[in-house]
Amino acid sequence: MNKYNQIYSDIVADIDNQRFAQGERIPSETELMSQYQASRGTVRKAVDMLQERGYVQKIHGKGVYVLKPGNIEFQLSGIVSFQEMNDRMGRQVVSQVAALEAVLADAALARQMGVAEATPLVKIKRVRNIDGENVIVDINHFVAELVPGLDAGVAAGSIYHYIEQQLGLTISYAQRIIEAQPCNEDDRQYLDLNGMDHVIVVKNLTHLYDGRLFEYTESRHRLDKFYFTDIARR
Amino acid sequence: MNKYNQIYSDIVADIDNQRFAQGERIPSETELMSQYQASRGTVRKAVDMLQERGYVQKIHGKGVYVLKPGNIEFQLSGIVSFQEMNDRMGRQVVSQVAALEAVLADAALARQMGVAEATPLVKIKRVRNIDGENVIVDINHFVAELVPGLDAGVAAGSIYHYIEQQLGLTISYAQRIIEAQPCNEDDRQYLDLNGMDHVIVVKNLTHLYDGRLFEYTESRHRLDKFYFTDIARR
DNA sequence: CAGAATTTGTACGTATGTATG
DNA sequence: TCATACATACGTACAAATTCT
Repeated sequence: MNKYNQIYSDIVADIDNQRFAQGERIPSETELMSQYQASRGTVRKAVDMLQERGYVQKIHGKGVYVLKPGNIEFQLSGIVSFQEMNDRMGRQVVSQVAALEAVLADAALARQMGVAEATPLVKIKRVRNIDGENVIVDINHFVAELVPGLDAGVAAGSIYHYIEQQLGLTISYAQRIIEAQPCNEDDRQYLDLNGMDHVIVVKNLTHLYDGRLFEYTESRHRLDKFYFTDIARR
Repeated sequence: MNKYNQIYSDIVADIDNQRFAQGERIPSETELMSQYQASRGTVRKAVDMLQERGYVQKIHGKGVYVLKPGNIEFQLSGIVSFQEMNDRMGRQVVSQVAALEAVLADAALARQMGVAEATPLVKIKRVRNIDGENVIVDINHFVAELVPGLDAGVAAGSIYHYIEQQLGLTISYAQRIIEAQPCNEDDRQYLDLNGMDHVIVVKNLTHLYDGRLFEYTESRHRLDKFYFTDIARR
């Protein structure tokens, strides 16, 4: 591992385990330099990462202060797969593959994804059951060319894990859109709506490290089960 | 202005004006160094900022590529005030101050804000009218001690502008929570709900540069007028 | 209040490693 | 194989904000 990543993850662990408590200062740059036998630039890079990800707040002339650690764990900043999120939150979750088919991008989808019409896609619908209720429908559209061997067996587990570990692709960024929509047929068919007539839709355009678009996903959440948090910086 | 900020904002302008088009490479680090007579570290800092904010994607060994510029303008990453956002989007917007009063934090509010019970607050309700319909209610709770002179006149304009320019405070980060809630009395009173029975609530805990909590805000959006986008990185 | 010490911010420079074409 | 371009890591100097003496 990198030196700055080592420093970063050590401090994250210290914060999560409350060895550095909320409101406390972490060691100064000088101290970290000698602890890790690292240069100032390397230490600063690690601390900058901590600040970007909401762990700390740097104050000129004073030091680096730990923010609330509790929030971090429930945070969705960064790209986190459904499985990773629920592992962290420890909920009773069952995913069921409702459909898996090869399709060609129609006009609307091609526009939204920024690919040519009739591009071969793998379309997967999965229903997420949390604590006994069907509350999320995920509809993935993968660019077929980029995900060979994506079958029902893989879809039943973590697709992201398959893509990164098995195929060796690097996922780098996603544009994310959150909005509300009236329920459609899929929602009524798959979700326990309890009379609610809207869902919250999270759209994800996920890209590989080299910039190629790799999937378009819609996550359709029942209103009362949707929760999103992050940290914004000015 | 800083050197790296200068480089950063020059390139942002070039991207926004399509002088660097989507998918194109921006000048390499070496070229930027000679253009700006800057060191490698300075140039890299500017480009890192571009990537953090979703303008570009760096690829090892190839170059730095411009992502879709159009999305950036409608982006809510970072802390953006209502007024700033609508200035950028060019919508017909009217804000009306529905209430402004001094209150003391009750138990629920004190817990949510992490302040002592009975802390003096300034509570402001504002209704946002977009294209002729009342679609958002903003309910701000400012820590009274930190915002002297915050009256109806100020509230009618941009409160953020007042706080940063007049009071000289630096806003640095906010924890943001997005969820859906059933409509409450405020929603029914102030919004044109058209029969919708839920709203999307954006909660903001905004902090100053020195880490002090400074306001808690609830923005209650009519479902069909809510839209949020950002870029997530893994 | 002045000055020293500490701490983060900006900027420069160099060397070497790794990925791409 | 070689050139180009980004990644990591080292080092230095001075500026600016805060705190301590």
